[in-house]
Amino acid sequence: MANIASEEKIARRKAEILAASIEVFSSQGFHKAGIADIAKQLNIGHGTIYRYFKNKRDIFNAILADLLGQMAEIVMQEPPTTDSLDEYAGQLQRIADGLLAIFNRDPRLARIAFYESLGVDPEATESVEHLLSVFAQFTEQYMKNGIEKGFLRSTMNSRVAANLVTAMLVETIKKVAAKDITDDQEIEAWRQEMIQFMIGGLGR
Amino acid sequence: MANIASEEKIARRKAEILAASIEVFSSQGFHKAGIADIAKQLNIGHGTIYRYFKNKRDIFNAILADLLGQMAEIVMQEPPTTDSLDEYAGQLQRIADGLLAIFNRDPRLARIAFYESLGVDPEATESVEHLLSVFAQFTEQYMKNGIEKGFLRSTMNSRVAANLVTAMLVETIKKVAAKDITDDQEIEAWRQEMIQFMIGGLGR
Amino acid sequence: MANIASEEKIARRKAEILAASIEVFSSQGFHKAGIADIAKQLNIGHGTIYRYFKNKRDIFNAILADLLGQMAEIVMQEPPTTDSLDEYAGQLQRIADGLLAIFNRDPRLARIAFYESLGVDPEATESVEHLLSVFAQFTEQYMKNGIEKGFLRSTMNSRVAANLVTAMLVETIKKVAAKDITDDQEIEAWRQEMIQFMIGGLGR
Amino acid sequence: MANIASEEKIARRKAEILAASIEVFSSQGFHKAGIADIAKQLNIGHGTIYRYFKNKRDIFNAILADLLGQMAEIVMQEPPTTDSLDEYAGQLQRIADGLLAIFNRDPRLARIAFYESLGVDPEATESVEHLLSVFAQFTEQYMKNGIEKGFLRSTMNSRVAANLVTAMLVETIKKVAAKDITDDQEIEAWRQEMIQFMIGGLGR
DNA sequence: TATGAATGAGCCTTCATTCAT
DNA sequence: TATGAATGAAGGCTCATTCAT
Repeated sequence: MANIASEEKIARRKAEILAASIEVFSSQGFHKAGIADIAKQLNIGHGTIYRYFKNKRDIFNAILADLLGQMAEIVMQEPPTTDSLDEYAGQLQRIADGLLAIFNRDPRLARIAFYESLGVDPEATESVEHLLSVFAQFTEQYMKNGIEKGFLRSTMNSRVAANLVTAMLVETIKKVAAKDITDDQEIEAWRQEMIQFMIGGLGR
Repeated sequence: MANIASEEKIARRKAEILAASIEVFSSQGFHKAGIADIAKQLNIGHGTIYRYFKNKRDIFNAILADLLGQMAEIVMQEPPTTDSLDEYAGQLQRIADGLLAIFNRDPRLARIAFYESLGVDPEATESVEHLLSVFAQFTEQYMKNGIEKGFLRSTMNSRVAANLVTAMLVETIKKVAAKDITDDQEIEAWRQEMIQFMIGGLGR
Repeated sequence: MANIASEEKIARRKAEILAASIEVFSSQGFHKAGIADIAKQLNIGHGTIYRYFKNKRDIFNAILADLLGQMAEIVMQEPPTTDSLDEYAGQLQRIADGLLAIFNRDPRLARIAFYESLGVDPEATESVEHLLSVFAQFTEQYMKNGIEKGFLRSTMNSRVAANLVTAMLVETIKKVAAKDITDDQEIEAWRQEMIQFMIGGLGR
Repeated sequence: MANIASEEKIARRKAEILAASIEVFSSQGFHKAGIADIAKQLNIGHGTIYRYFKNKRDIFNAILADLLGQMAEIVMQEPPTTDSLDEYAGQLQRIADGLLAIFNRDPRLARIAFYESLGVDPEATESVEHLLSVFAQFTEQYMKNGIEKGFLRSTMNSRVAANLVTAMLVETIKKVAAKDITDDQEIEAWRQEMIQFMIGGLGR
């Protein structure tokens, strides 16, 4: 019982540190950010942080892993077995909405996942790339399903297309999370155009 | 006269340092790379580097500026005044080919522009983002021209679409520059699918 | 009454902590050893240790004091009033046996007294040196007694000789406590040679 | 040529750092001593020290290695082939004098070799123990030679005796290097008694 | 112009010790 | 009495940058 309470407390502390770290890492960048900055934000001694995380990198990894986990969950929810272009568009919409919601809730995470993670460490970069590649593999299944059922272009190179779709989605996330888009109408414009573009391209 | 010769010499030295820096930054990453590593590669004293560049960041900026300049030139060559979808597709193709050629010649530049630059410094990130935004603005002109002349989808949000096209292009560059694609056939697949996707989307 | 019981309990706890500390200090060395390591070995909170000892050094001092006390007792038992070389040799033998018994029982104590104590602190070094000097002073009394009674060499500088005897004894203890001598026969060889050497030197 | 000058300069700097380190390590102890303390003594930046030594331990090791090398040289000079007790005594005397000279020149080295080295690191301890064991092995050869030639006691366990002689020598060094003996007469007393004791023991 | 020795800001990390519970 | 969460002094080490030669 005491153990459960303690574990909860530890989890809460860890979460606090992660929250402060998200702020510090996203605003200062991983390298410029100091453990002391994180501690100062929480009004705790900097030694305390080392009771919860092995080192600075460990904190960053935890943030990243948590975020990537959330993103993965969104994608995994959608089975790659739609039966029409409309259905597929709806599915794309749901995935986009799910991911956008994460970064809309906390735009600083986009900075961490798509910018900072690239300067920390080959391993961190790899984590992100890996998730995107998994996402692309999922998407490829959607494509293959669509081609088979006849509602997607048969000339498509599904693997390449899947990567392009992923890139568009990431771009949308980055733009939505950027400070220059706080307008809901603007977000809506991105959402819609992305889907339309994916489905029908630029042509008339 | 002596001045010209001297200036040439300086320019050559600068170029040598930049070349070595591309190697070092792309293989070790900006933060892990040391000025000494660059100097060692050139067999010069590391103090010498500071006679040609103000500091480490300055070297990185120079690499980036040069690269971004090359990229800009490719884009600027194409006037946003095509008259048909085919013509536009051809233009897209040429731009893509031009950019791909740069990174095909030296794939390490992709690492620097699209990975390292994001972890160095807000300013470096900004440089890249700025070029891409300029690129997107150009692209937007193409779109507007196409919509006006009736060969592009009129429901399009040209600004958003331009950004998405940019993202796809960058993704293609990253993939082509990645070591996992050395196959020319594979490159061709990316080039073609990107254009097809842009023009006609995924739908049948 | 409760007080007595309590005191006993305290003493027992202290003893437990000392026992664990002997293990930790002798195996890891004073500086590398952490208070937490000692606590872990006892399955108690590391804060608890500070209820019984003022600090890390205090623990070490207690171990040392206890050990040095035991050693002193052995020596004190022998009156410096033997009447012949044989008697004196026997006395030396008893002292050596007494001391060797202590370290044979727990060889880790040799590590603590003759190795670790020297790297901890000037004060700790001083404690050991002090005991050895007391021991030497005792020995000097034996010598003077022997010279007076005519069974020890009259040319002897008794103070210096006493120190040399002490050094030989300590060396024997160190070797016996070292892991490389587990053989009883080997221990016997040291004991005998030390006494023979002391009495008659190396000469024929 | 420039290289030679440079190497010399480097060697001088290294020597300066070692000299300062001997002072700092012997007075404060290895663990309490800080790199900054050494740098302060030399009025140089502490970063400079790292241009000449890999780390703090490396400095200590260099001091120790140098000292142990000097000691080894003294011993190696004496061939284990004396022909009489007197000759052997003379040889012992020379070795003792040689070693004592080292520590008389700089008594702080005794602190480092016989005290500090034991608290730094198992490896450092090992270095010293190793030299002493080599010394003892040499001594054993002297003993065996003496026994064979009949001028040393045939009942002797030469290995054990060699270790005891080593211990006496080290004890003499420690005492001579200790501050309490600055008196030359006192040093002489130790030298003589050690030899007499070794040769003839305590007995009359 | 080239060099590389010197510098010291800066930062991560450890761990003995304290103290509220 | 026992605990272990919190603390922060302390220090080793790196490396971009400077500058005397």
